[in-house]
Parts: sequence; C-alpha cells; structure tokens
Amino acid sequence: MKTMHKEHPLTKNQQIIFDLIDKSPEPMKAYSILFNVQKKGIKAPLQVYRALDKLVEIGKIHKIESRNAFIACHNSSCQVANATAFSICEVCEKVTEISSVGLSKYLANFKDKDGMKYSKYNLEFFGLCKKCR
Amino acid sequence: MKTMHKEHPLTKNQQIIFDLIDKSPEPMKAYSILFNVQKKGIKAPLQVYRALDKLVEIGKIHKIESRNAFIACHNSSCQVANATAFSICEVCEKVTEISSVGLSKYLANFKDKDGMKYSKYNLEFFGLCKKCR
DNA sequence: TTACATGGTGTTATATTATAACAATTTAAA
DNA sequence: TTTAAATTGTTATAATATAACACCATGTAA
Ligand SMILES: [Zn+2]
Ligand SMILES: [Zn+2]
Ligand SMILES: [Zn+2]
Ligand SMILES: [Zn+2]
Repeated sequence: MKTMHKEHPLTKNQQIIFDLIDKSPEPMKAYSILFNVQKKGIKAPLQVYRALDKLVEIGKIHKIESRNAFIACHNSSCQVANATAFSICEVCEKVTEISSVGLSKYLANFKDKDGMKYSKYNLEFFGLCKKCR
Repeated sequence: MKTMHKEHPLTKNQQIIFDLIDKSPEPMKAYSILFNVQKKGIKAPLQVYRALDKLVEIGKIHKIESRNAFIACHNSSCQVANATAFSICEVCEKVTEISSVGLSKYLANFKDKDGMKYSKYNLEFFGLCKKCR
C-alpha cells in the first residue's frame, strides 16, 4: 500500500487567499483577489500568484483557463487536481465543477491515435445555465 | 430548407495572419504573430487580435487556452469550431488537434447532473509526446 | 442615386494578466 | 545545530488583451 500523503497545512498567505476564493460564489481573478486581501497585508501581485500556484498544485483550487479565474475545488479536496471538468454559462458566467465518474473514467481511459493515454486534462463545457435558459 | 451559408473569403489581414498560423508547426502567440506580420503592414496588436477573433469565430483557427496561443484547425476546416480537443506535451509543448469521432460523440452527448447538454466545449489533454517519452 | 447599416481598418492609449530578480525569513529535515 | 527547501516581501517589468475614435469599403433599401 502506498504511503499516505501528509496533509501539509496552508501557509498564512495561502490560507487567506484560499478562504477568499472558497467563500466566493464565483471564480475570482487574480487582481480581484489582490484587491480583497490588501487589508490583510498582501500587497503585491506576486504574493497572490505564488499562493495561487501552490493552491492549484495541491488541488485546493482550479484555474478556469478560458476565464483566467480561480475556483475552489468542490470534489472533496480534489483527488483529481489534474483532471478537471467545468460547465460555464456564457450568459451569467456561472461556473460549476463537474464530478462525473463516467466522464472522468472515459477521459482517463481515452487513447489518441497513437495509443497515448493522458492522466491529466482540463475540460470546459460552454452553454446556458438553468437560470439563463 | 435553410439558405446555405456563403463562404465569405478572408479579408487581407485575416488571410495574412491565417497563412502565418497555418504554416507554423506550433501554436503561435499573438505578439509573435504581430512581430512576423509587421513587414506586411500589420503594425498594432489590435489588428492581430481582431483577425484572430474572427478566425476563431469561423473555425479556421483554435485558441489553446492554457497556452494563450493559436493553431490552425486541422479537421478539414473544422465543422466543430466550438467542440475542440487537443493533446499538449508538457515537455516540448507540441500541440496536436485530436479528431476522434468517439470522443466528440461522447462529449456532445454528455449530460451533467441537471441533464444539461453542451454542444460547445474545449478539452486539453496533457502528457508526454512520443519523442519526449 | 442617396441614405443607411454593417463590418473591416488604422491608430493611440490603456487595461489586465503574469513573471523576473534579489534579499530576507521561516520551516522542516538531517 | 547545521543545512536545505520553501515562503515571504519588494520593486520593476514583461506579456496578453481591450477601449475609444476616426475613417473606409461594401451591400442594401428607399
Ligand atoms: Zn476539483
Ligand atoms: Zn447563466
Ligand atoms: Zn478544428
Ligand atoms: Zn514532447
């Protein structure tokens, strides 16, 4: 059996920024995050980007690539930091993380023409959410 | 029966920029495109971005969101401008457009928890290409 | 023809997103 | 305790993208 990963606690900056993103009902952009944490002593873009990089790396948040924005993981602290799927409403910009066993199995097992398999992927679906339909 | 869409020819700027991207063996970034077309009279970022926007819209090129780069469509002038899939090598950055009937059918028919279907999506697989393995 | 709408162009300026480089400090192993 | 690794703070700058406005070309309707 594989050794369990130790749960590294977040550092101060990482915790501040994670809390903010986690509370947000929508994906947050880096400079909006910066604006919101300046009262807590985080003053420079780099401090934000460094925390974001780390949080993405450990799977606590994900980056919505098409929007340059960050959202907290809602798959119980994602086992699949590197295998993400989202739905994005093109009208109200609501973003939802998709957790479908079927989908993740299909994609994890997908082989391209060369027989190549990919454990890491990012999928973004676009459409209209319930409200906007 | 609906009127057939006329194939609007590309404008001068669009053609110049499409030709450049189409000839490139790798995805091109906007400012690299700009640099390469300045001798042809395209001098400002906006001229590039406007052409890129249009080319993306009509499906002649796709944007690789995780790389902020643009690649010509290789699915015979993509019927699926809005349903794209790519594999990306994390070492050499080689990008390949995936054209798999199985994959596109699966994704086009995928329903989320709310029964929502999405005709539009972008999927980026990450791994190592043949050479880099 | 003339008016008008649409889409493309050229231009300057500016906004937004992200990283380089360096010094200091904290943390966790060895 | 010594050392290595990670994190922080800071200033400056790079890279990506859009706003605003004037002008021009083309197609369509009055
Ligand atoms: Zn997740
Ligand atoms: Zn919506
Ligand atoms: Zn294509
Ligand atoms: Zn490679």
